[in-house]
Amino acid sequence: MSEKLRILFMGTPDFACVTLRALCESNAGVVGVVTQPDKPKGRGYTLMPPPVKVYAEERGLPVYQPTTLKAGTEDGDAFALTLRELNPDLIVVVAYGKILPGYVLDYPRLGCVNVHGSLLPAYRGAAPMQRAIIDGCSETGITTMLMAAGLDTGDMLRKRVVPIGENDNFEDIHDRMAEVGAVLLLETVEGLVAGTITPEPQDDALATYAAKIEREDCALDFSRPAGEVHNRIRGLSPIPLSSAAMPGGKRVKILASLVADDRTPHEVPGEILSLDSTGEGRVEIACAVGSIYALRLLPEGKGRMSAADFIRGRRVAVGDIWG
RNA sequence: CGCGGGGUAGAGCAGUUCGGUAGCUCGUCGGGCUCAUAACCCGGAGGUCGUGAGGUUCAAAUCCCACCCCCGCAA
Repeated sequence: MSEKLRILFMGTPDFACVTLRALCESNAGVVGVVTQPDKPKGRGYTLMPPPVKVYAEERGLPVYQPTTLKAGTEDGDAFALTLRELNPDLIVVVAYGKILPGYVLDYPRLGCVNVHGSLLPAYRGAAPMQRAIIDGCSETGITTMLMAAGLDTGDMLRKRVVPIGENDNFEDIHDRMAEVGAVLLLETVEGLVAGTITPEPQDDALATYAAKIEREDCALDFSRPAGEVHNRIRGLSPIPLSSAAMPGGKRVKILASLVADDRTPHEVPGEILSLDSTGEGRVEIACAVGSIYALRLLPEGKGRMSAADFIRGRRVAVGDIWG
């Protein structure tokens, strides 16, 4: 990579961390890291630093955590000053979590490059990977782009396809995409510096949006075809996980599933059709069309367990109705 | 001091309300039946009931106190 390029990195979760690491290990000139402020997380609301901050500190990089970037605010103006001091040639943004105001977008000589988890212009927005899996796509990918004012509307720089297997879950795709994203970003920066990339505008007419995952997205609806139920389960696993209500009102989350049958119609969606406690076990749940096997579950208030253990604990009987 | 569930045999659980023989579904080991089996039958091993030489009691998994650890929700 180039000699003295000054790069400012902006990102927050593990996904971003992978790219930051690649950048650092390529000896690029990362002059600073901007990430979200520490937030109270988990039981007891312990203040937790974002993964990117943890890594940046290990690396000895200066870390900035403004609460807002908006001009006119205390933090925003302080950041504007910081930006001038750091004087980056390029800003790399990966899952940062805040909108970048115009003065930031316009600052770097080479622009702001974003790593996005979809093949743009499809799945613009917050949860492209989860939505692609939930929609049953057989492939998705990473796009690097030159950031513009709109939501993921910038000109595209590089793209790489990542296949989605029938039973891949969010974690599988997330990890694979994070690696691809890191590699693609490095290539993008290299090309940008060398001037060998021609930015390609997105066709807005083809744009689709991947809305943030909300609570309602996590409720399983067995009155859908088995394939759709399965896609939702894996698209939301292992975080935040989809769930169903059991008789008695308690909920179960389903971590992993398989499509058992995809054509037989069922009168009572959500009915438990069969239980098998041999091996890892499986719980067969009727969908409107077809059925699925739940393989790993998480009862409310308990830990994650195999279907076999779930059955041994007498938590379910054939004929129960989930929903 | 965000809300809540839990710690009992290798696993998942019941038993705690109202103290009184340590139980269930599996796994495991041995034997049997069978052409055969993840099926069935018989038998065995395996538990400091999270910790505290705590408290109450004739007696504590169960009631009281303190502490440790795990998990779900919410963010």
